[in-house]
Amino acid sequence: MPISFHGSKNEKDALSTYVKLVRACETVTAATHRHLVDKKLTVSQFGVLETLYHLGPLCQAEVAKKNLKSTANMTTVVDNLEKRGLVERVRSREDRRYITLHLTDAGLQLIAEIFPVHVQSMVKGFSVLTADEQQQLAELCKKLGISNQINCSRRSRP
Amino acid sequence: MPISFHGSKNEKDALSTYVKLVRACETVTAATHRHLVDKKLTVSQFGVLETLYHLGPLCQAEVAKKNLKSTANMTTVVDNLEKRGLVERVRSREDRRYITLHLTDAGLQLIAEIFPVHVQSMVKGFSVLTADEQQQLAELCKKLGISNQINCSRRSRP
DNA sequence: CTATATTAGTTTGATATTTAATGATTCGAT
DNA sequence: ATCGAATCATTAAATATCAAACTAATATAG
Repeated sequence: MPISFHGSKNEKDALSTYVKLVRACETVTAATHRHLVDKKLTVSQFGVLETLYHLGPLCQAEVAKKNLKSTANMTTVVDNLEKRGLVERVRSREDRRYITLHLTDAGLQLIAEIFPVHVQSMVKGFSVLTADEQQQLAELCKKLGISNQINCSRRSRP
Repeated sequence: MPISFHGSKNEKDALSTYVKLVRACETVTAATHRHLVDKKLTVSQFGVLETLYHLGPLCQAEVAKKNLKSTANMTTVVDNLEKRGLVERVRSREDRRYITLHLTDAGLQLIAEIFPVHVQSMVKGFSVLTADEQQQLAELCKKLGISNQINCSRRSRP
């Protein structure tokens, strides 16, 4: 049983970069979302509210896509937001398969209140990096994100 | 209700960099762990097996810390690994609070089989970046990760 | 030595998350 | 017009995840 991994430089680079990527992502997420605890919101719930706040009423599948989540998951998260009266489900008239999500007054008030705090948390979270470094990081992440995208074709041809 | 966010450059940079960071992390994780499906392993279960594989028997709290998870969560993940006979819980003699986790023969065989595949997936996942770019990314992520670390003091003074 | 604090692990209760299966609805090709 | 494919949402079953409360064991202060 090896005590630590010994591979080629290539391999060690990839593994160690991945670990740092994940840790950065998790620590930044934790730090920037800590303020949500006061409002009893989860990161996912905040994501839905923010999406509706900035893009207006959308159907669940759209919101799921924007937040990189499954529609099944969206059902659960929206259930919990609806229980608290922060969003409303509205069945579409034109296409009755769709359910359009709307912020309620309470939901709008809440997200309008916390979004500025969220922005400031983000600025603070990234403040260890200069503007140039943030730009570099964004560029590198963009490349990585694109090249690892899921193969979106769902050819069901059995 | 705003249609999109208009803030200072500072604010837009932080928000957009964060989105790219999260997407990169999620797409790379999904791509590099896809091979686990064949073995019916979750990412968390793989994380535990890998930790034990490379560091040898450890107590649950140690494994939890290495994987950035809570001990409560570790209980669940280890339960599932134990059910499948991949790890064993061994109560420590010296300090009976501790439970040391050991890979079983089956667990060792499994992780030894899939770890090389995992490494190759990682190399492939990062292959869009040059060695220099990976180094830059690692450096930036390291800074971010460190500066956003949780304040570890848990002063319980009510 | 005893009272208090700390630590490891579990349990509980809640939310999140995915995959697979299902129901309802719409679309599309013939 | 109709039958089959595709799409949206939900449900079901399983795992993950955390905070908080709890148990058991150890350590430490007085």
